[in-house]
Amino acid sequence: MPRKPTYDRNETIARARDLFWQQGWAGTSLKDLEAVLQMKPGSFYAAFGSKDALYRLALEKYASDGLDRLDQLARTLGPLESLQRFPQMVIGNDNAPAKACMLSKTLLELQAQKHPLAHDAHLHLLRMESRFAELFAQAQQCGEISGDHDPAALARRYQSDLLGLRVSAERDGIDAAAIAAEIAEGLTRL
Amino acid sequence: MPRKPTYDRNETIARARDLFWQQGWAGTSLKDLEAVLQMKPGSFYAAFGSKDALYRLALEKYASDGLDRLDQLARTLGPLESLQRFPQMVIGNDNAPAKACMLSKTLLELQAQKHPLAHDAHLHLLRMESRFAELFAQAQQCGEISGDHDPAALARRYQSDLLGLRVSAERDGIDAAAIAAEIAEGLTRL
DNA sequence: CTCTTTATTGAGTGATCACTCAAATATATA
DNA sequence: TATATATTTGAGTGATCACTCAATAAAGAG
Repeated sequence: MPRKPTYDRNETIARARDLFWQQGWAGTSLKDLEAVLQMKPGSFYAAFGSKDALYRLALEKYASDGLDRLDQLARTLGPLESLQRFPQMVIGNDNAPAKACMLSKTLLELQAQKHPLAHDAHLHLLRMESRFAELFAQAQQCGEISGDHDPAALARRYQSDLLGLRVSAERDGIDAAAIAAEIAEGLTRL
Repeated sequence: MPRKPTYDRNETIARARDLFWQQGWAGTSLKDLEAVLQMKPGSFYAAFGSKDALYRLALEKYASDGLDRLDQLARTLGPLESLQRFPQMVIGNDNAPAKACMLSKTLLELQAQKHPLAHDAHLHLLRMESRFAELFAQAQQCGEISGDHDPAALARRYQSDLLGLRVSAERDGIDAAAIAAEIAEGLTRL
């Protein structure tokens, strides 16, 4: 009996994610979204409720895609090699709308105004960090790295390095691949 | 013969810097600036010309203050110890309006729209990186670290780590001091 | 004092912001 | 086909955006 939507919700969220990722929260207007999503304001608000709500969905997709890529790596490579390859992979995707991490961009833009989306980003980062810690623990169990360090501390440092790498990669003329290689190389010394 | 301004220009730019640093470019409205700077729109535009122009001045003050703090450190400590202390110092200032670097916040927010201020931030980062490279070169000459690595590469990596540290420090519940200690400790292994 | 020059004031500019809603349109069932 | 239900449309909402400008105030020179 009802009329069906003319758009694919998942694809629409993905396009919104790319736009938000590239332009940020304040940098993306409803006009921008209407153009990219091919939706008029009424449809947009019927489908998503608000700009905030769509951004939250976009963040979730971004974060779960990131976890998926890491897990996919871990399925074919060992834990250590996964952690070594991940930095290169993350800055190597030329189709991505930005080099910097969407979670860190969100955090830096919205943390000062205590916007709920900044907290969302923080939680997604924590989830990612936990996954890193699991891989470090596995690498220790495999004997790939020594058990001298706390996996949680290794993950904290690894994620910090990754965030720095991705900020650096956003700059023109910075050899981010070299930094990524150094991060990977540093893991062999554990 | 002319009337004198009632405000101190340098102090005004410092207050604008703090506001922009905390809230970002789009997150800071002219209303916000009028309140913090105690200036009506007319005075503001007579004094600075535009929001962009004031932001540029704020960026310059931010960057030169950063360089000054590093140089002051280098004057009392050796080059290696300066590089080791700098990360702790940079996240330890509780009076600062934000933990994250204003240059990286500017870059991440405005790079996508090719805003001239993003390029300004990039240049300031390059200047800082050069100073790091000088200190690494000095540390090599002093024999504090080995001459195995290119000072420019060391500086690039060091700055990337610093940027990551400062993004991490912006998050609640992250032990940034521990990361800073690890960065410092890593320099002893060179 | 007067005159000249600059600073300050603050209401007001058009543009854009996120968002609303009544009307029109499309679809599946009865 | 007729009806019920959901989607799409797009002009329009008040609020806020960066910014302007004519009027007013202040301070030194004569």
